[in-house]
Amino acid sequence: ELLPSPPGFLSTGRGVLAPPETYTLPAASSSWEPRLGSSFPPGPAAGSPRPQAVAEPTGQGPKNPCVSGVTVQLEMKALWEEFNQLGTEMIVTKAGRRMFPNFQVKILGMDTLADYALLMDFVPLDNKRYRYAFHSSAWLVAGKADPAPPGRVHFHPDSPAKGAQWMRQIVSFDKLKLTNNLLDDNGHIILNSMHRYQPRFHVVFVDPRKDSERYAQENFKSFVFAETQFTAVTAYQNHRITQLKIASNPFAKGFRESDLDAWYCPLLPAQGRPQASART
Amino acid sequence: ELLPSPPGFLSTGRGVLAPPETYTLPAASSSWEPRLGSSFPPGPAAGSPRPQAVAEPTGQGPKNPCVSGVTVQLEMKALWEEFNQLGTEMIVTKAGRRMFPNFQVKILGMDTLADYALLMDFVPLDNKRYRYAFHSSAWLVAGKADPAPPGRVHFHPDSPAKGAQWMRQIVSFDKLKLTNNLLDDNGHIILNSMHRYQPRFHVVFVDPRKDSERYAQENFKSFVFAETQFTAVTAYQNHRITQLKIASNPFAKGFRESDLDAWYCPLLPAQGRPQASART
DNA sequence: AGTTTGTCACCTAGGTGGCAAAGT
DNA sequence: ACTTTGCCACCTAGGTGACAAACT
Repeated sequence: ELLPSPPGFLSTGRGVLAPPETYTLPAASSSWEPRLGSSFPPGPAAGSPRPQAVAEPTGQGPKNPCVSGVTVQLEMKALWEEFNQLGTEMIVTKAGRRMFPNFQVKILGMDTLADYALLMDFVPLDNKRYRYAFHSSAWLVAGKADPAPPGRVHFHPDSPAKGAQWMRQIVSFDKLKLTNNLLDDNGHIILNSMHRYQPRFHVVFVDPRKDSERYAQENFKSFVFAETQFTAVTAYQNHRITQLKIASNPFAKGFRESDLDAWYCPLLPAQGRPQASART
Repeated sequence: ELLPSPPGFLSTGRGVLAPPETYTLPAASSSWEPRLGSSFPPGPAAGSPRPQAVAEPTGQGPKNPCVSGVTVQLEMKALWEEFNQLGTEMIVTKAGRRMFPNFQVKILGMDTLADYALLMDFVPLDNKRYRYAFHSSAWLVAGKADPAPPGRVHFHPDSPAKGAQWMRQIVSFDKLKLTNNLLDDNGHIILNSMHRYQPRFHVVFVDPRKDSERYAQENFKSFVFAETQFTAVTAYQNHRITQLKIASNPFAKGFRESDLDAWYCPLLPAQGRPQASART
């Protein structure tokens, strides 16, 4: 039960950490386990079920009081949803690429004085490989998934820290980078291009007890935001995604044509979205 | 004995921390306690005693084994000495200014598995206020020191961390900023302009014992590098200092005139330094 | 007269998508 | 045919000293 699943090494802004004996994780990524009723390719927006306002913890056994009351709120939720309706794509590069939108959360209900580690991992949303049909502007299934790259986990660089510290302000995973390099030694998250993924967020109570391994399962709580799922790509496929990135990411401002779209407008009428395509 | 001296609050890259009960410091800055036989204004370079290669811990009582063996090595020592021979000046601004050279150290002899906090503070080198005589290119005593600003301490943002983590690579205090704003609420170090200061570096073992306050004095070790002392200024006084900053600080590259001084040359013949001036 | 402040041009450092070229 | 790579111009973000103006 003691994190056999996230093998390889651990990714953090502070450098690579040895697998921490005190941290424990839910089983991760190696096997295919769809977490949510993900409707993909993204259907007509109006028809899709709306994601919940606050993440649902993936329910499990009894939890330590230090984590049982923890609640997590996704920041930039409207932006995430805008992307998700179009079918979010995230660039992966050899050197590692940040996510946009950034994964940011507001945390509530921690024990102020207890130590926590915060981390993320990515699970495949299905067992398929995709390709994008430009003529129909739709994603198509292109076969079974490629072999899964080494599973990794990204610790927030400030881990471990007191609950008070984590709750003081929004927690941002802006040091997290995605790569398609199977041999990456920068501790980045390795993903298969043209595959679908679901980011997961884990709150781990750092148990001071000597036999803390025993309580591994009780000491963490995981959160999944369906609206953050995405397709990993080496180049954007859906032109609408490109345009929304340019419109909303400050670093892409150089590609904006005018001041008219100088800032992301969350309630822009999103007409003419690609229709659901046939899965072969 | 439990850090009464560094009052106010604590400065760290992670934000402002409540005074940590578990950390303990040597008495700091409020009272005037010259630490070293500092020869200032800087006399003829050849005549000055050379600073030691490795910092001398400020000797004290018995130490916890976790800190007793810790050794610290100053990085960019040659550059620090070059500045020190001219009489180092550090800019202070309302918004806060980084130090250049940066205070960076290599650490040896920590317990790999123990937790440590790393921090810095600044003690007045004397009880005087200075002014710079441009005609003679010399510093002169201009009276007694102004009232000491609130003493502060800068925790390295990665604190606390395991010994292994600290020793893995050079530790850099590049988030530390100096200000002259007595009302600063960014947690920066507050200094009096036209006064002389000695940076100090402290290694604090985070004692897991419940009654760790009892062992406060045993759990830290302090290091002082005489070559890092400086005068706080709001604008550079000695034109040679300005030129050396421009020549050696990458961020000031815009002020270099040619490629000839494109990089700092540590063994440049330092002729024509300002002579020792009369203290009134 | 001496010291401080604010603004500026000019850097470093690094995050964007575009695009042509190279892989496969 | 489809996907990946490398390089680029163009941004954000922020660290420099110069300098004129303001302060005291």
